[in-house]
Amino acid sequence: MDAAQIEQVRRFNRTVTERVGVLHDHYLGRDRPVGEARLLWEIGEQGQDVRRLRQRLGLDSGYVSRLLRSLEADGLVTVQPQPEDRRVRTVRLTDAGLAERAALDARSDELAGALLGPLNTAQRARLVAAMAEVDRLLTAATVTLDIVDPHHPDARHCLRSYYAEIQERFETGFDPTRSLLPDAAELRPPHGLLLIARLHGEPVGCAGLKLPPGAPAEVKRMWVAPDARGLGLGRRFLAELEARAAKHGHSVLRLDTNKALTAAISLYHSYGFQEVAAFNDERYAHHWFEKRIAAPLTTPTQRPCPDGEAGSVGAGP
Amino acid sequence: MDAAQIEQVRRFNRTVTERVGVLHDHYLGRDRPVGEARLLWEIGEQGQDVRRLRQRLGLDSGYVSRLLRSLEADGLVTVQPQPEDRRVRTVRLTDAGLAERAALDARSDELAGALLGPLNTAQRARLVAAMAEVDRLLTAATVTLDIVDPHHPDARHCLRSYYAEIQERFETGFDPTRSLLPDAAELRPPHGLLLIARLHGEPVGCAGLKLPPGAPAEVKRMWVAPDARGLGLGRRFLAELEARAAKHGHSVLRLDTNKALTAAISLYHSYGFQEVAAFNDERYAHHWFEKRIAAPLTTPTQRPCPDGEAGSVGAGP
DNA sequence: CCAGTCCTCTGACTAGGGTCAGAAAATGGA
DNA sequence: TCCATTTTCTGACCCTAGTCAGAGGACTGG
Repeated sequence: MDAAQIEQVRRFNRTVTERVGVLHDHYLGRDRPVGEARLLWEIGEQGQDVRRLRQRLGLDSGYVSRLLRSLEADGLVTVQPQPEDRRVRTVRLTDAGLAERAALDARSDELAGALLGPLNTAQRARLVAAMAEVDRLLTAATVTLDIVDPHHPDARHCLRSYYAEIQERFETGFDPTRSLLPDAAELRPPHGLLLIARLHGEPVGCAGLKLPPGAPAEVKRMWVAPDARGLGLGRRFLAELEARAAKHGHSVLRLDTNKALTAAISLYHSYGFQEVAAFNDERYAHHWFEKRIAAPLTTPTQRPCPDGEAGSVGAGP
Repeated sequence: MDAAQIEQVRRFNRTVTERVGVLHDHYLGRDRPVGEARLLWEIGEQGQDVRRLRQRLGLDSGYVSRLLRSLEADGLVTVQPQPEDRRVRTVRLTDAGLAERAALDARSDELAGALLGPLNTAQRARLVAAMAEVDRLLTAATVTLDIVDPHHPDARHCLRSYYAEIQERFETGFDPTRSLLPDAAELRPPHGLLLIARLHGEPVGCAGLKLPPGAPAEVKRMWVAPDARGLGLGRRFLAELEARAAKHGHSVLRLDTNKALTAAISLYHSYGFQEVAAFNDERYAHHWFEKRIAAPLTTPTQRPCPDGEAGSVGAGP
C-alpha cells in the first residue's frame, strides 16, 4: 500500500462523495427525509419485520419506531403484529407506499442517468465497467470471516446450500450417506474449525478445516454463495485456512474434490496446490491436492496472498 | 444508456456511499463536526478569503461565519481584513490549526488505508486503477462548456496560457504579431464564438470558432489545461463546435495546426478530419484539416460523439 | 404460573447542519 | 458627497438524525 495508492483513493473519495453525494441528496431527499426514504426502500414490496429493519439499517429501535409512525401517518405503511409471535411486528407497504417506493426507484434511475448523461457512449461504457470493478472490490473488502460452530444457523444454511449445489453438479449426484462426511465434532475446536463468510451480516460462504494430530490438515466443504462469487473469497478462505493450519503446527494442507468443480480445481492449482495420488477413498473425489505450508509470519487476516481469482465451489465433501 | 448500465451505477452508488460514507464520518468526524473539518481543510496552508471559502464550499455566509468563529474560539484560525479591501477578510491557520489540519490529513490517509486494507496486493492494484478511472470520468462529466466574451477574465486566462504553451512548444517559438490572429470581434457573435471549459468554476480550456458567411467554419485557439487533459475535453470541444457550426448553416469545418502539436493532430484524424492543402498562409501552420459536417439532429451538449481519446493542445493560432 | 427475556413504543433530549432577515462596515461610482 | 453594492456578522429559527431511559405487552423455560 504505497503513498500513490493512498493518494488516488483519497482523490476518488473526494470526487465521488462530491458528485454522487450531492446528487444523492438532491434526487432522493426531494420530498422526504433520507431516513424515511431509506426505510421505505428497505421494507421492500414483500414487507419486513421491524426487528430485521432495525438490524439491517443499524438503527436505534426508538428511531425506527418513530420513522414508522411518520410513514404510517402519511398512509404509506401498515404495521401489524405477527400471528406466531405478537411481540414482533411486520411492516407492509400500502398501495400509496408502493407508489412512493416506485417514485424513489425512478429517482435513483435519474440520479444514475445524471452521472452518465454528460458522457459519450465510449466513456459511459468505461465508467460503468470501472464502477463495477470498484463495487466488486469494495464489497469483497467488507466480507468478514468468522469461526462458528457447525450447528450455528448460518453454518447450517451454508452447508445445506453446499450439499444442494453439489448434488446438482456432480455427474452422479450426491448422497451424503455414501460420502466421507466429517461430523460436526471434526469441524469444531480443537479437532478442526468452520469458517463462515458474511456480507452485511448474511452468510455467503463456508470452509471447514480438519486438524488431525500428526497428519496433514484438510480443507473440507468449501463453498461460496453464487451471489458472492468473483470476490476472491475462495482464495481468501484458502489463505485463512492455510494460516490457521500453520498456526496449529501443520506443515501440509490437503483436500480432495470432484471433477465437476472445475473452477475450484483451477483455484487450487493457481493457489499453489499440487495434484497427488488419492490419500483417501472418498467415492465422490476425482482429484487430490496437497500443499506444503510455512510457519506463520504475519496475522492471518491481513496476510497478502498470491494474485489471481477463481470460482469458488470447493473442497470435497 | 441502457438499463444494465443504470443498474450498475446504482449498485456502485450504494456500495460506495455505504463504505466510503460510513468510514468518512467515522474517521473525519472524530473530534470535530464535519463542517468545521471541511472548512479547516479548505482554508489550506496559505490561508483564504472568506468569500472564496463560501463560494467553493457553496455555503451560506452566516453559516461560514459561525463556523469560523468556532474555529477561532478553539485557537485554530485567525481572521483579518485584507489591506486592499477591508470588507474582505482573510482566514489563516494558526500553528494549532496547521497541526489539526495535519491530523485530519493523516486520518484521511487512514481512511484510504482502511478501504485497501482487507485486500491483497493484486486486488489493491485493481481497485486503485478502477478508482482512478471512475474519478477521471466523473470529473470529465462535471466539466461545463460555456460561451464567453473573449475579454472575459477566464477567456484571457486561457488564451494567455495557450500562447505561453505554443511559444514553448513550437520549434520556432511563437510571435503573436507574425501570426494570423483573429481579433476578439471574430470570436464574438455573430462572427464567431469562444467556448470556455470550466471545472468546479475554474477555467480549464478554451476553443474558438469563426463563422465567416459563405465560407467554411474554422476552429481557432483550442487549448486544454495540463491538469484537465485525458478527460476527453478536446473531443468534446470539437463535437460542440461542430454542432454549433452546423446550426449556423455551415457544412465544412476546418482548422490549421503546427506539427509540434502531435496529440492534437491525432485527435483531428481520429475525430474524422481529413488533411487538405493549405487554405491560408498562416506561417506557424504545417497541417490543414477539413471535415464535412451534417445538419444538426439533436441538442449539442447531449449528442454522443465517436469513441477514443487524445491529447488536447489544439487548433492553430 | 411466574420470572426473566424479547420486542416495540414513548417521551425527553442533543448535536449538527443549515436558512433567513437584517445590521454594520467598507467600498465605488455618479 | 451620497447612494447603491459588496462583504461579513449576528440572532433567531428550522429540520433531520439520532441517543437514552424507561414502560409495557408478549413469550418461554422451569
